[in-house]
Amino acid sequence: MTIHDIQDQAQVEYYWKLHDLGAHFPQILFPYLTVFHLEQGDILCTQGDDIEHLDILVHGKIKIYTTSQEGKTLILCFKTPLEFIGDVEYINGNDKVINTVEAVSSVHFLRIHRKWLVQYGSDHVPLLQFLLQMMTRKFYSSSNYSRFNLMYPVEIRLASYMLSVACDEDPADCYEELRISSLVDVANLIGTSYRHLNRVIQKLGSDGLVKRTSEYLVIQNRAGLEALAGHNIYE
Amino acid sequence: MTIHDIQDQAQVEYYWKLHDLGAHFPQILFPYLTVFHLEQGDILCTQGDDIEHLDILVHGKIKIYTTSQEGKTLILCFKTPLEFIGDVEYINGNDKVINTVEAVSSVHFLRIHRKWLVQYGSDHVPLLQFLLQMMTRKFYSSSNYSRFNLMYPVEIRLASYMLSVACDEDPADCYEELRISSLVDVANLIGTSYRHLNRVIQKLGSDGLVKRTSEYLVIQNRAGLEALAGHNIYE
DNA sequence: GAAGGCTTAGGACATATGTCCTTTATCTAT
DNA sequence: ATAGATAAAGGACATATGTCCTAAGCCTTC
Repeated sequence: MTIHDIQDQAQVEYYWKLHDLGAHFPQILFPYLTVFHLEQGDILCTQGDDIEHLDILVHGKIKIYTTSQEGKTLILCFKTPLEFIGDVEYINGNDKVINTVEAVSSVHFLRIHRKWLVQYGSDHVPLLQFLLQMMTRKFYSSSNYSRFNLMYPVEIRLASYMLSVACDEDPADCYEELRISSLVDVANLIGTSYRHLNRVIQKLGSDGLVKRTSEYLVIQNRAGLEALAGHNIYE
Repeated sequence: MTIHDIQDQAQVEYYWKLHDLGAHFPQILFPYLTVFHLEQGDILCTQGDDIEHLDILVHGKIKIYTTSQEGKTLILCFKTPLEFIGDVEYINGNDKVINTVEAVSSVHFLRIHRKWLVQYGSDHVPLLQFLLQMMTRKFYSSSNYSRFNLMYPVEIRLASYMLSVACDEDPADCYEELRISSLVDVANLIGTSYRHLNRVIQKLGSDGLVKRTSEYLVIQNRAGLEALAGHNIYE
C-alpha cells in the first residue's frame, strides 16, 4: 500500500465525493486509493503490459486504441469520467493489458490495487452493480462504434475524430493534431492510411470545414463538421 | 407466471443442471423459468420490440444483427450457449430491444420475467458476478469484432461468416445460405453489397473454397476457408 | 409451350482507399 | 548560409467496394 501525502489524500477525497464513489465502493477501500496525474500525450498503459490495479478516470479525457500484428493502430474509443481502466482484465482474471490508453488532455486517475478489490469488493453488491452498469455501457458503446465504423467512410470518421479531440471549452485544445506528434498517428488512429488522410483533409479544407496551417490542423467550421459527423462515435 | 407442463418442467431442470445455473441463480428463481424452442430462421426478437424478460440461450446457435436508418443490416455476432439475451436492456433499464436475434439452428431458451430478477436477483452476489462476467465477455468479443471488421476485407469476412453458419457436426447445416432466403440477406449481414458479395463468391469459387449450386452455397474446402478467415470473428 | 413478369447474375463504371515512390519542405550541423 | 539528412505532401497507379443497369434464368398463366 502506498503511503501518500496529505495533499494527495485531499485529492482522493475530493474526487471520491465529486463522483459519489461512496455510493458504489465499500468505505473500507477508501484508504487504499491513490491519485495520480498524466499530461496530454502521456501513456497510461500499453497493450501487453502487466496490470494489477484498477484505475478510475476522474478528470480529463483519454483515448483507447489497439495495435495489430501488422502494426496498424485502431482507435477504439474516447472516454471521459467516470470510467474504469483495467476492469475487463480484472474481471477476466487477465494480467495483461488489452489496449493502450493515452491521455488526450491533462487527466487524473484514482488507482486501487486488485488485491484490495478482491478482498473487500468482490462480494459488495453496490460495487458489483456499479461494475455491471459500467461494463454494460462499455459494451453498448463498443457496439455502436462497430456499426458506425462499418457503415461510414473515412471522411465522416475524421470529422468525428476532430470533434472528439478538440475540447469545446478551451480553444487551445483545438490544436490537437500536433499533440500526437504527426498526422501519421492520426491516420492510424482512425483506421486509414496517411495518404488517404491527406486526401480527406484536402477535401474538408476545400469545403471550408478545417484549415491546415504549417503546424496545426484547425477546425474552421464546427457546425459543418458536426453536421457531417452526425452521431459522434468517439465519445 | 406461466404454468408449464411436466415435460417443460423436466426440460428446464435438464438445462438448469446442464449449465449449472444453480451456481449462479438463486434457487428461488427456478420455478419462474420456462423453456421454449425456435427453429432455424425464426426471429426471437426484433430491434425496437418491447422486452420484459431475460432469455438464456441453452442450446443451439443464434445470430444478432442491427439495421440502420438507411436499411442496411449488419451482423454483430453469433452466439452459442451459455448466453443472455436482453441482459443489456435489463441492466440499462431499457424496455426496447436494441438488436434483432435470429435462430441459426434449432435453439432452446430458458426465459424469466424481469420482475422476478429484480425481486430475487438484484442483490444476489453470485448472479451479479455471473452477469458481470458474461457482460465482460460480450464487451470483449464486440471489441474484437470491431477490430476484425475494420482491418479485414469482405473476402475474409465472408469466409468467417460461412464457417459460422455451417455447423461442423451436421453436414445438412452447411446449406445455410438458403435459409436466409436469398443472398441479398447474406450480403447485408456481412456489411457489403449484393454485387460485391457475388464477386467475392466467384473468387472463392475459382479458388475451390466454396461451390455454388443452383440452390445452395456449399463449403468445398473447409480447411482453406479457415486458413483464409484466420480468427473467426463471428463466434 | 409461349408471352409476360419476376428474380438473380454479371457488366460497366464510379468512388473509396491503399501502396509506392517522387517531390517538396524542413531541419541540423558546420 | 549551405549541403546533407530527415520528414511531410502529393502524384500515379492498384485494389476494394458501391451503384446502376442490362442480360440471363425461371416461374407463372393462359
